Amino acid sequence: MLKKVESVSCEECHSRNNSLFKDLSDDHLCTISENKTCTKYKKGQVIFYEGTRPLGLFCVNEGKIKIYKDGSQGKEQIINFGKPGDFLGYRALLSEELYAASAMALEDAKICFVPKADFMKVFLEDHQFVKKLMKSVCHEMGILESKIINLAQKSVRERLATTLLLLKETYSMETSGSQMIDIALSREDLANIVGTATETVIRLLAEFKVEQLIATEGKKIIILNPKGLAKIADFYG
Amino acid sequence: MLKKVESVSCEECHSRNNSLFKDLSDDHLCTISENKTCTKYKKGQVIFYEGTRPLGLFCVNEGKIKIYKDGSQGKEQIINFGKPGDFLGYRALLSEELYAASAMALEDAKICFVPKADFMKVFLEDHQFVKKLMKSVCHEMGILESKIINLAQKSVRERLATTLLLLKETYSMETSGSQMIDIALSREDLANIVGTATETVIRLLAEFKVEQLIATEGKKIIILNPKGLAKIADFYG
DNA sequence: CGAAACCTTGATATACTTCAAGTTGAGTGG
DNA sequence: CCACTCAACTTGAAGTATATCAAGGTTTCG
Repeated sequence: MLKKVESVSCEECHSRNNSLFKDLSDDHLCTISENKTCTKYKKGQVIFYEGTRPLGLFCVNEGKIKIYKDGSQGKEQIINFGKPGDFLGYRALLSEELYAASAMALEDAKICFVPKADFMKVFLEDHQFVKKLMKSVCHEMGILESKIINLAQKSVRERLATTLLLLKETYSMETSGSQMIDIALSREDLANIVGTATETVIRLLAEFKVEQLIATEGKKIIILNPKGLAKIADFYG
Repeated sequence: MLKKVESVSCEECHSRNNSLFKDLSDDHLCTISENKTCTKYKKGQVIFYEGTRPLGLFCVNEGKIKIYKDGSQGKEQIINFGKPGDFLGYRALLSEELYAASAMALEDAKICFVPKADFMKVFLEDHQFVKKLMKSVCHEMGILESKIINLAQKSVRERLATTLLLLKETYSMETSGSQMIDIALSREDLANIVGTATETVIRLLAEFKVEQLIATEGKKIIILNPKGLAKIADFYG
């Protein structure tokens, strides 16, 4: 099922500049590079499952990933996205717990796997790396806290607007002036980010279209009026 | 306004066993202990404000603290609670950002303040401490993720039940067999945890009373039937 | 080309919010 | 210590955003 591919070396990895491995010493980089494996995932393939034990760190080389949890009624909740350069699954690795979420490729992806031992070696020896990692983790926590406020206090309409803007930030692609959200999300996925029903997402998107805030091309969404959306989203206004 | 008190030394601090400072070397403990200050806060006093710069770490010696953010319409959202032994504000300190939330004493409290420099000294020198801290932070992140699912997928009724059970875990007090939630929370506070209107909390609590799940004594809530509440909360069922 | 998954629209139901008014309780100053 | 005041709590009634159920249309993919 999984297709191992010839490892891209970390030294040559173009995604490394966006990654926490950016400023690693040659020595440590070599440790990682020599011991990691590199795997191709097809769209829809799961990279790791909630409830299983983490054996190492995943590092996205190519592709777009969703991180999600299964809620009580079998309805999934999308918590986060991964893009090239991002670490996946480090949280469970460092808290020494089971994965609290699953990760799935939203499109064909290439992902490197660094065994726990090698990652921990760097963790123990490179103090700058730990500091950066800690900084990043704490920053992530702040983002999660904002998500909590959004969910607790905003209407679905507001949350959908917020989500569209956030997706634009992460996955935007210039299209003759306006910004297309370049990610293969089903309406159901969108609903699972916002925390609502699929039908509601569809209805609200239709409203946004009438209001000239967005346009759609098939499943792809184009942001026409970000300021208008921001007003609806009520960004900390 | 703030009342500095003679510092409790960390060496003698009874809350330290619940804290991340538990296994610090004598040397480092001494550094912290000598440089920290200790302050008394009255009920309702703010310990730090959202949007300000963190200058050090707060460590709760006595009392109960709420951590909250102000949402867009002036409605606050309670994100977390602090109890003796807990660190406050380390997230912003480590991510080198402004405080993303405020902290307020829910009852009279005694809180120590460790200047950033001394905390960072320990952070840089004690590898075991960093590992424990990282573990703790990553664990906290998992909790936040669960909160996101709860907010996104559960009804207010389910969330209230969940919240009551979580509060029981954190602040329970045995009262002739049943468990009282021993914390001075207004109905509005409760609403600001659950993410709903005050009136809704009141109505749902009334329902829970009829269903013999809880009892109230003034503002205090007594959990009569935790299993019944868990069934409503639908803990990952 | 056919089946399955996904998208869309409509009708109905309801959990929750909001507004309004009355009651209780807690804290303060005389 | 009592009375006064303001905040917190409570109940009711009306409105609404969103969920749910149902059915038809469209894309995707083997």
